[in-house]
Amino acid sequence: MGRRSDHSRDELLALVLDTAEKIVEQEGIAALTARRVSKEIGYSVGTIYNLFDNLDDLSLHVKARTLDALYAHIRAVPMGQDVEQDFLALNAAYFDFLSGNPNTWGSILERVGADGRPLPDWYLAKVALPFSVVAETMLPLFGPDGRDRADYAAHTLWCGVHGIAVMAMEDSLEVVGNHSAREMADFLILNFLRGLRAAKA
Amino acid sequence: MGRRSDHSRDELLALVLDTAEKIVEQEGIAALTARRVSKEIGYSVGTIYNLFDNLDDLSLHVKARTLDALYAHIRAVPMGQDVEQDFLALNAAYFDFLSGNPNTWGSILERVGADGRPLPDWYLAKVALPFSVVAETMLPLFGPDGRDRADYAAHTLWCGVHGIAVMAMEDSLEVVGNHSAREMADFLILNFLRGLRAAKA
DNA sequence: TTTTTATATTGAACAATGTTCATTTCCGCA
DNA sequence: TGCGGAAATGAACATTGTTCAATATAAAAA
Repeated sequence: MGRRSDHSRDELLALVLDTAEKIVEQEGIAALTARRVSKEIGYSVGTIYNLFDNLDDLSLHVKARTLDALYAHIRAVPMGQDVEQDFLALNAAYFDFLSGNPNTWGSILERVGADGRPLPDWYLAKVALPFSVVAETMLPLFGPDGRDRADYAAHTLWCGVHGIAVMAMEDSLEVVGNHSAREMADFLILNFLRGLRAAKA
Repeated sequence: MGRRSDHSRDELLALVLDTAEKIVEQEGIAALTARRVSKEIGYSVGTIYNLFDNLDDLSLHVKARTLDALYAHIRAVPMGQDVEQDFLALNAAYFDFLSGNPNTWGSILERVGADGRPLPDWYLAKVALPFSVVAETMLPLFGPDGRDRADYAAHTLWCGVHGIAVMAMEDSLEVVGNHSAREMADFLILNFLRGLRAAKA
């Protein structure tokens, strides 16, 4: 078969991404293969490679969608309470998103693929966005001239929450045990912030 | 070729594990293939499968060795100062180990392989050991009747440190930026502990 | 010492993967 | 109507994990 007009290039791109996302969400990133996607959309393997450089590229675009969704999700959280309340709300939204998208989000937390090649800038920018929300939330604790220190504290804290999330996903490790990861993250947040406040006083 | 007497079964096991560990440390977990190991030790592929169930099983045993080494490393840290000092010492030892074994340790932090099959108990036990040291260190802050709460705090904190370590390993994400991950973890530890102390007072 | 038994070792074989690219087919345009 | 360029194909190649019948040899028996 040769050239078709079933879908425009953009439609095809969306079709592939939708399908890939569905596969990852339902069966995990390991189930994402070029042949599988091509079969599901009714095109041949080669078509996937007309649209993406390689499988890593495709999975990176799937991850990018998930990052977009996460950003939208935490952007929708009402803010403006005191710092503690804001962070707890952020955390709730984060774990809410995580439990709703365990496989797609899990594929991001894994540091896999890319064979050591650096991640492209457009992707790094998407990773940075959710962090920026956290940094914003931290700002009141340091005042407008404390941007750098607020940034640092925000990064530290959110890497910490991230660590709990990772552990929770590999429930097999039983590190989190029967505790709720969400509560654990709350506990980390509250004590970290209290520590920061105590340091100022 | 048939039966040989070059190595006993145990010698062969050690030979395979040594070789596999070397490969993972030098080139990362992705470079660990059955054929590669068999070639390096001068046996055929089949021999690997005489010794291990499959590749996952082999890599699990390599990871187990790394966990043993980490446990020994942090066990050697002198303890008994105040809680803050002890934790900072633990943290220093942890990041020291991490920077000395980035690939082997990184392969543990990744949650990969095992296709969703649960990890075997003997492996989970090895994962729990380093955590137990952390829990021990936390105990003085809660007193002898506060074991459970100390455990919980220790798990929370160390998952947090773990998150920073993961982020630091994927330096490509630039989340940690030019900050030292070690310092970041120190910062998290100190403020978390200060928060705990402030909550008691 | 010779024969037999048991088993450690082999490597060909199979299925599945990512990736390439010459070939084919068809859309759009003159 | 015919033509040029591009989209779509799928066979082909290299590599992977994994299996298992065949085989060579050490150990035991005769």
